[in-house]
Amino acid sequence: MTSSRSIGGGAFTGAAPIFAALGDRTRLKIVARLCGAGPLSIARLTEGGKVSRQAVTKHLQALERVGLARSSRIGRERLWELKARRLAEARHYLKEISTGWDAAIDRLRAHVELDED
Amino acid sequence: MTSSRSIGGGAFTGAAPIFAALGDRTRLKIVARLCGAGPLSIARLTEGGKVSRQAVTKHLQALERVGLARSSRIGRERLWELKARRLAEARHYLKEISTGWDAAIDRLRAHVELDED
DNA sequence: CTCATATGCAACCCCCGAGTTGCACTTAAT
DNA sequence: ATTAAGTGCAACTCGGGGGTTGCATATGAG
Repeated sequence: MTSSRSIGGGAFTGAAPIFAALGDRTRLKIVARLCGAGPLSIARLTEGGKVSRQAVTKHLQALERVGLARSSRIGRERLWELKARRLAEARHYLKEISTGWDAAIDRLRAHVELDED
Repeated sequence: MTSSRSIGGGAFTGAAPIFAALGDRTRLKIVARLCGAGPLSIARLTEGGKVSRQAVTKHLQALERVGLARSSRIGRERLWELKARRLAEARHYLKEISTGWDAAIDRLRAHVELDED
């Protein structure tokens, strides 16, 4: 219920943290992997990547801070998964913002007319 | 033509710089203002905000680096505007990623079933 | 010409993000 | 009981991001 048609205002800037969380290659890869597979342990997420396990852990915690991921210890390993709730929320933000951009894009295209861009 | 169904892979991480560029409140506000109005001078963009003119300039240059904005000097002022091309590209990224999330969200929801989240 | 505007440049500051390494600890496995 | 796997913690390095201030410069206004 928070916000709806707030693009032109400035209140939607709350999405900044989410963008920031996605503004890193390593993190984006992790999100992608968690998107494709079920809950994964830190060790699994570290495999393949080129950063240390600690780095991966930090990224996961970063995602947790913005509410995009959660974890739970099972035996000796900690399993991480994305949070549907927040993910849907983020998806909503993206959609809303890109919708706002549509108008801007049209306006810009009209403004430059024949010009390249 | 670059990428299309690349969510599950890892090549789409090229979107990271764009997310990073949007991962800052101040910059997000600037983008919003440029979205709503036509080309604006640095002075205009500085009005209202709480950061110095130099800060605004730096943010604009940051947006320029990722190709989201461009500028041109007119008389004694420099007018900034968003680049429709890149903006549309970013919009595409957002759409694609959020589409990829849809599947993940469904899977997550199914996985936790009755659970909260 | 003179003054106020709108910027550009450069030097600095402070803090945090990304990544690493070393060591301790807990929990399978054998 | 031993060993190996999977983490957690803490200390540290490096570099760049976000902001600021001061000064120089170009240009519209009177």
